[in-house]
Amino acid sequence: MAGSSRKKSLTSRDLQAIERKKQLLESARDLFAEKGFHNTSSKEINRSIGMADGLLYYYFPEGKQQILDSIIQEATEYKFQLIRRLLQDVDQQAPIRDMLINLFRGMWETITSDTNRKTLMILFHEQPLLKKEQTTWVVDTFHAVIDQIATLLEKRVLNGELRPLNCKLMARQLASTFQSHIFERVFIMGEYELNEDSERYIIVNIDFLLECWQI
Amino acid sequence: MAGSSRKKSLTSRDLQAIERKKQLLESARDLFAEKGFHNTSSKEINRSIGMADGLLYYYFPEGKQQILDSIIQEATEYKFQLIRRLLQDVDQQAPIRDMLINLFRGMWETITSDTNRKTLMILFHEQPLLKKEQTTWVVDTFHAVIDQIATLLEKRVLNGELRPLNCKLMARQLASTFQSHIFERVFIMGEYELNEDSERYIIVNIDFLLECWQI
DNA sequence: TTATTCACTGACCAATCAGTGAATTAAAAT
DNA sequence: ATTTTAATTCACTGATTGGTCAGTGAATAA
Repeated sequence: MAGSSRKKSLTSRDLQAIERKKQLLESARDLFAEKGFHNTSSKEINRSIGMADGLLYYYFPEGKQQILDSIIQEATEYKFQLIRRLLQDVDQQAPIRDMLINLFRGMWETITSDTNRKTLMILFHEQPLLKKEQTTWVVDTFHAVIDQIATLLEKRVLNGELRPLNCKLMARQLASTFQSHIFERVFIMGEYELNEDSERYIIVNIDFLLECWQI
Repeated sequence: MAGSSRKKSLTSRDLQAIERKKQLLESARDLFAEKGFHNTSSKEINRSIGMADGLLYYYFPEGKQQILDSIIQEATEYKFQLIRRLLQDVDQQAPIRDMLINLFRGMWETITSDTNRKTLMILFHEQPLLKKEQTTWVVDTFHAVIDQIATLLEKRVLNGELRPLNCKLMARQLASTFQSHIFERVFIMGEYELNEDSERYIIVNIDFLLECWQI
């Protein structure tokens, strides 16, 4: 499609086309997340970016389903980058309590960020329309995060800050606590802001876990 | 509705009508859970129980949405009964490890039982179509279970079997561990059987938590 | 026996939707 | 300047949907 390979190319039209495709995907994600896949007509997606009825089928010949697949596809491609960014923000020198609180603040913000939250919403709600590979990467990513947390905790065990318990299981406890809460808040109750309740929940539970693990 | 009040009544026609309505609800639940609400036409529901096109509107004049609401309604009515049954099966005399393992086996079986699992599937997937009251009871029920577990644990603290930690938070850890796992397994991966993996997961995590809490 | 009720039928309707394709416009290549 | 190519439009189609309704015949009541 785009860049005709030869020379540098990328004419103004190429750029416009890339932009259009991006617009379509973004607008479709908004609409799917808000109203659901089946409640969003293909014409509605076109009109939401001020384009005529048929345009969607020019960029996505297989129609709405292809757009849905593309939205998921895009998310899977960024999953590792997502973990990396999340964990490079962790200050490993900080006291363990602060480190964990900040880690989970970062996770909350990552998950509830506009794009990610909407994609996850779509993924949950339209699961019956998706293939297994399109959903399981979420679980895989979550487990990758757990592994990363485990390595962070290992250092604290060697430090003497934590009892010599199984770090993988500690990490899983932390992550489950968080996952369970965000699942309730965001995906059942529909509250996206990191409000005082959630802030308190995270702190209370981290303190409790540390009470169990320290000495 | 049925029973025309006077005398005992309940003719064979009444019984048939009750049975039909039940069939419709059950079949709709199967179809909604499998293919999603919008992907199931009202005619398909009728045909799935071998009835003609118009029947659904005889029993549910407001159509598909009314069926969806009825399915959720039915589930909310049974929620307390569900907790009660779950917790009366707990053997409070057993060693704490066995008690917890059996408690979670029971929870798994309750949640993954055909009817409950399908209802929860529908509830997750069709959340955008539901009112807030129709979804939040799940969270409330879950928190009620946590409270019940907390009282079980309190006895074990008084026993001296567990360290004098915050029982509510202990219960929440247990429940989150379980919730997180069942959410991944059942609602993302689509595995309903309590297989060896899950059995091991539960045991490993209970042992780990007890290791943190005992002495 | 007769009248009435009621679960059930299936053809039908209006509306909507995904998807098409010929026509148009504008940019790019020649 | 002319041709070629890509992007965009919009009127249209065929299929499907949710929903209606006049009618049927067996079960029930009189």
